[in-house]
Amino acid sequence: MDAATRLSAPATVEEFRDRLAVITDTLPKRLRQCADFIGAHTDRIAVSTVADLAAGADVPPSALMRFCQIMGFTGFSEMQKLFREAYVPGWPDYSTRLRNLKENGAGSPGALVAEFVEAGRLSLEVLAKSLDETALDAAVQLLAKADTVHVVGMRRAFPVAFYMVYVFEKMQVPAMLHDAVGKLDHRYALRPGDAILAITFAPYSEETLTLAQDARDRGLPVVAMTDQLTSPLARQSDAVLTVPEVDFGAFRSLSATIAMALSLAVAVGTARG
Amino acid sequence: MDAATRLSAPATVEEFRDRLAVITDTLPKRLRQCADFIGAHTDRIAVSTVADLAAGADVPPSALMRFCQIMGFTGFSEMQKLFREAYVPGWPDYSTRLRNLKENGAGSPGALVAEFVEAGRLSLEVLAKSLDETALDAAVQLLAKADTVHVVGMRRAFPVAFYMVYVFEKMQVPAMLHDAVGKLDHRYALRPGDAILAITFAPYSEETLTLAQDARDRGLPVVAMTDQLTSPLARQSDAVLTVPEVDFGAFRSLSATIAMALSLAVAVGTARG
DNA sequence: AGCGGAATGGAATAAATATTCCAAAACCGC
DNA sequence: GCGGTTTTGGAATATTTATTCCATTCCGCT
Repeated sequence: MDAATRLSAPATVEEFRDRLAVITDTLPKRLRQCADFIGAHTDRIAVSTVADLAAGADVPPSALMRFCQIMGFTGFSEMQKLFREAYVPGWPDYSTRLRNLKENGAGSPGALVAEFVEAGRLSLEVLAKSLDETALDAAVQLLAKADTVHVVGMRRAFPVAFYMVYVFEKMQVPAMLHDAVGKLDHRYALRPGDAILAITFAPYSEETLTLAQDARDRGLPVVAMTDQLTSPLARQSDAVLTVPEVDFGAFRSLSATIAMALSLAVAVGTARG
Repeated sequence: MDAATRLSAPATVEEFRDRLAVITDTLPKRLRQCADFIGAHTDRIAVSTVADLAAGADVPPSALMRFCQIMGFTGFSEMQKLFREAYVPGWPDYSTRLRNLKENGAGSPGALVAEFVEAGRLSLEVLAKSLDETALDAAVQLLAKADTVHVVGMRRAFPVAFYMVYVFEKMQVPAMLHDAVGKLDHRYALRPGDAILAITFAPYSEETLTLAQDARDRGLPVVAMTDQLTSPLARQSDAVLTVPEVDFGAFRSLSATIAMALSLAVAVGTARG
């Protein structure tokens, strides 16, 4: 391989594909095999070893090494890095960044906006990538056939809960917001045929968990919107929607959460006709 | 760990999660950290090294090793194998994924998510470009030197108003939410030295405009968060923050609005020390 | 057929990563 | 506070994995 070919490593998966398409024709036999196999199994690069891929392409490992270099990388590891990072971008040192932000006041308000914008964009992107459509469909089903939808969310989750009820209202879906005004729980408002949508993130709020448990005990379907599949809420729910939000203490951007919530509400509203 | 615990390694990701949920509560500190981090980043296991994950969970590598064994695996490699095999081929990049989601047909929940994600990202992008830093600085100034910050927002703006008060609370800024519960307006709660933050979008809600007007009449500073410089609210305010929100259908994603709100709240909280 | 340059395979080496082990620290029940 | 037990961190080791190098093979050209 000449110097010109080696100069630039693809910086994105897109670029990688382009480059691959361009050079494939010019390669000799073994390297062509590499190119073909890699092209057909791009997704496996992130989780495989040189030996695995070489075996798959039916070439010796050294051939695959050469292939990586021809693609512009210094070696296999560098190529793999591209795919591992593309998988979910930018997760490292986000918490660090935001700790600084919190401590130093992050300079100007304008800089703050930039940070929050970035956090929001990232959250949305990850949501799009990691959305579990099956769970979402299930959630829509459950809520669409309920008589009344009960929505509960406290503290950080409250804006989301409220907004969902607002949208339900607009779409003429019978919905009740459990807001604990005056410390009343409205547990007896849960009637047979109803369903409950519970929203909570770590640290999980007691009231929300209790209400969800209560509903479950009575055999009502529970849909959870939470941060992890292992959250205490998830265990007692019939459908679990996880929302990946870039999170720093009290400051969650809520972008992804609201996108998910709106979609759910609109889908339910539509399904009810 | 006793032999019983070690006997069975989870054979599927499902089993893994169940096991994780069950044992999490029984673990000591460091191992708990592992469990939490792993729970929140299960998707990273397939593409990370022991060192990476350990760093993420903020524990030494050996702790993570122990965690793997407690989960029933012989070591990290075996655990990773599970996730590498379960690795869903092809998480295409963001734009491809969006396209896929939409292909499920307009109106499908997945397609809705795609739309709202796009609307949100677009809004954030526009916000970043069009931010009026002068107005933002002015707003921060006004609110930072107020005794109590009164926040008002109804309907769609209410989630934002609530969230701001929540953050103010966290940052120990005296703030009052005007939520009109029981149709009470708390206009007499506005005291000399206070400031008001009013949030409203077209169609502008009467109560919000009235309260802002009221505050202005008494000479209190009014900060507005609204959709256009020409909104009725803008005319009676001392600082106007416009938020460009891209709507999808009748519903706004609120991404940009919340980014702006958070920034404002944090900036004010910081400025107050 | 014979020459020269490119391509190849495999063995040797380097680097990284996982795993174990043990002394020190923290914790717990008394 | 004290002895026993559990938990922890880190250094030492084992293992896997990437990378290089070079002798050999292949291929096109005259």
